[in-house]
Amino acid sequence: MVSFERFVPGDGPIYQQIVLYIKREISSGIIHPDDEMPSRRVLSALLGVNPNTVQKAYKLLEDEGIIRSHSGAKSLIVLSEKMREKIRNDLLENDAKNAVATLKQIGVSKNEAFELIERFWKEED
Amino acid sequence: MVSFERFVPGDGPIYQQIVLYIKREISSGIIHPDDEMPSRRVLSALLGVNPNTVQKAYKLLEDEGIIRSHSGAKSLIVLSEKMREKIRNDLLENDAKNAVATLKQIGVSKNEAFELIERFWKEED
DNA sequence: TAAGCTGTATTAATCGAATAATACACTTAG
DNA sequence: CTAAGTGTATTATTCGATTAATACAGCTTA
Repeated sequence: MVSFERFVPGDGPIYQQIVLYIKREISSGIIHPDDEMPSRRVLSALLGVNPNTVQKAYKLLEDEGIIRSHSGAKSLIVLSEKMREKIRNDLLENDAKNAVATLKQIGVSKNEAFELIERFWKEED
Repeated sequence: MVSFERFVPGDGPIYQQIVLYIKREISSGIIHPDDEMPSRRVLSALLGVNPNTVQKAYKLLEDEGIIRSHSGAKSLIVLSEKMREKIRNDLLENDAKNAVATLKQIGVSKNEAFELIERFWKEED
């Protein structure tokens, strides 16, 4: 069962955050093919949002071929290794590029950036 | 005159993006005390948004003591070195912590994070 | 001085995100 | 089998962000 323990509400529409969360968990290998998604109703209760908002996220995931839904049954993760690699590369491209651009605009040098990473990389690898 | 050349539209409300942009340019020392802000109307035309949206951003900046407005005259940046340092530290805390958390969730190791920074830090220091 | 720009304010309308309340057909487990 | 849970769909409403259209008084400069 796909867990939302690591989900932290951030900026932007909730349905997009859900999609991003799933992609990141897939990228890190925590979510695997054939894993069960929580039902729309259960997840909406867990996150404290409306079922329609969750449905919107699941619809997007299905359109991208990341989950498969059968009316009446739970939705499942369907994922080839190729798709997983593509998702990971896309996320790295977006997020890393974004982080670098932001740090540079703040006026951080490359060395200072390395120090910041060190400083905030507290926990395990 | 404060320039918006480096402004790139991103996520979230536009008025918040404007506030963040100004703070980052202040942090990097590109914007100085007594610099003139573009007028609400000029900036709204430049960004292609409504004057009210810009006004909302300027109001927030004024509430934070970052700019000062006099009816009829251009708004000016007012900033002590202490405020600048605080703004910089706040931005670093938020953005660097954020970037690290995101990279970790994607399943990036610390070493891989360093490689990514190297790779995307193309331009000058 | 006079025109043009400036900050400020007000009111109405639009638009997307999110909520709310149902309904129905399908599946799965007891 | 049957009840409970599930995916899906529909309609109405709320809310914040944004647009739109003005208006007015203060500064600034030619």
